[in-house]
Amino acid sequence: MGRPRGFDEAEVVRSAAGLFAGRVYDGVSVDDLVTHLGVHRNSLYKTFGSKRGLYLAALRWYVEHEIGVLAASLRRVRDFEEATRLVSDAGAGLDFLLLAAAERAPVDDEVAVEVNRALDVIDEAVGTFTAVPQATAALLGVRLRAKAGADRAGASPGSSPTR
Amino acid sequence: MGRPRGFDEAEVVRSAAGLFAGRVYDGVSVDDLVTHLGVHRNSLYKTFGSKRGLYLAALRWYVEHEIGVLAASLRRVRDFEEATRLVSDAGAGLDFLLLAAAERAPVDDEVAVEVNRALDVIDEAVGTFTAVPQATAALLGVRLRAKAGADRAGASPGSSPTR
DNA sequence: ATCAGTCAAGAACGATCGTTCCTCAACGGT
DNA sequence: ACCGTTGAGGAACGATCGTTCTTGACTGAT
Repeated sequence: MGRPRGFDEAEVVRSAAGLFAGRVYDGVSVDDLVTHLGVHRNSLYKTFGSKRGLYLAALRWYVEHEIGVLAASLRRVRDFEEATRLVSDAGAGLDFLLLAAAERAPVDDEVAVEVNRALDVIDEAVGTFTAVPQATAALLGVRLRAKAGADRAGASPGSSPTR
Repeated sequence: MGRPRGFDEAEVVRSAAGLFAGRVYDGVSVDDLVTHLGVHRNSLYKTFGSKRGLYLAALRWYVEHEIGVLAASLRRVRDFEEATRLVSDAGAGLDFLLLAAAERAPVDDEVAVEVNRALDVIDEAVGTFTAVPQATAALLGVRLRAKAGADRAGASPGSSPTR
């Protein structure tokens, strides 16, 4: 009954994770989501309730499906140098989501819960040299984000925004 | 000539750095600045030109005055464990500014410049075990921000914001 | 004492945000 | 073939954002 939806919900969540990983939460507008995800405004609110709902869905999907993979790799790592290289090589785009989520955690309890879940998984994975993996993940954020201003190709040509 | 200003510009910049370290750039409204800094809207725009002008002033002050101190301490550090403890003990509030700035760097060239300046200073300071200090700094951001949701005492009682 | 120049206080503006509403087209079950 | 339900499309709303403007009080140099 009714017209079938023209998008795959799981794929939308995954794409949303990519978008939210690239900018801060407030930096992604609903118009951005509608444009880049191919889902219409109405369907977005019907399916996820709100922008925050979609964000939480994306974050939870990320923590559930990606952090585990990262943790498994980290389990086989021996020193800091190697851990750094590992996280660096892993999907450079998506792993920013943890950093971006951490930035939002202070003002959103449910986000804080997910971030802590991710940190717990990573902690459990690396055991002995505790602080390293979060550090590497976060380090990559700072490093790569810092030089992203130059790279960002066709996205936004000019910078130094007025806003 | 004219009424003397009722605030100390340097102190305002320093306080602003503290505010911008606590939340993302977009998370700090001009009303917040006016309220917490004791500077009136008009004076703020007269002195700093814009919200972004004040932010850049605060970020530059931070990079110029605080990163050097941090780098000097890191110069005397021997291993990762010690570096982590060091950055952890250092002014827990202000050091978030680098992480927050990194988050903004992709969309603001001048911010990216300052972040890279800071990273260069830190790189130069630690020399041999390169990646460590940025990692520790960033690590603290993720860790502490994640649990900040619980701590944040009188600020915002409820969370899970509608916005 | 006067006056130019700044600060203080707050109203007001346009833009943009997240969200809702309305209308029409597209499909599945009977 | 028809009807009920859902998605697509887009206009519209209230709130909030950064910024500007208006008005009046205060101060230091002439």
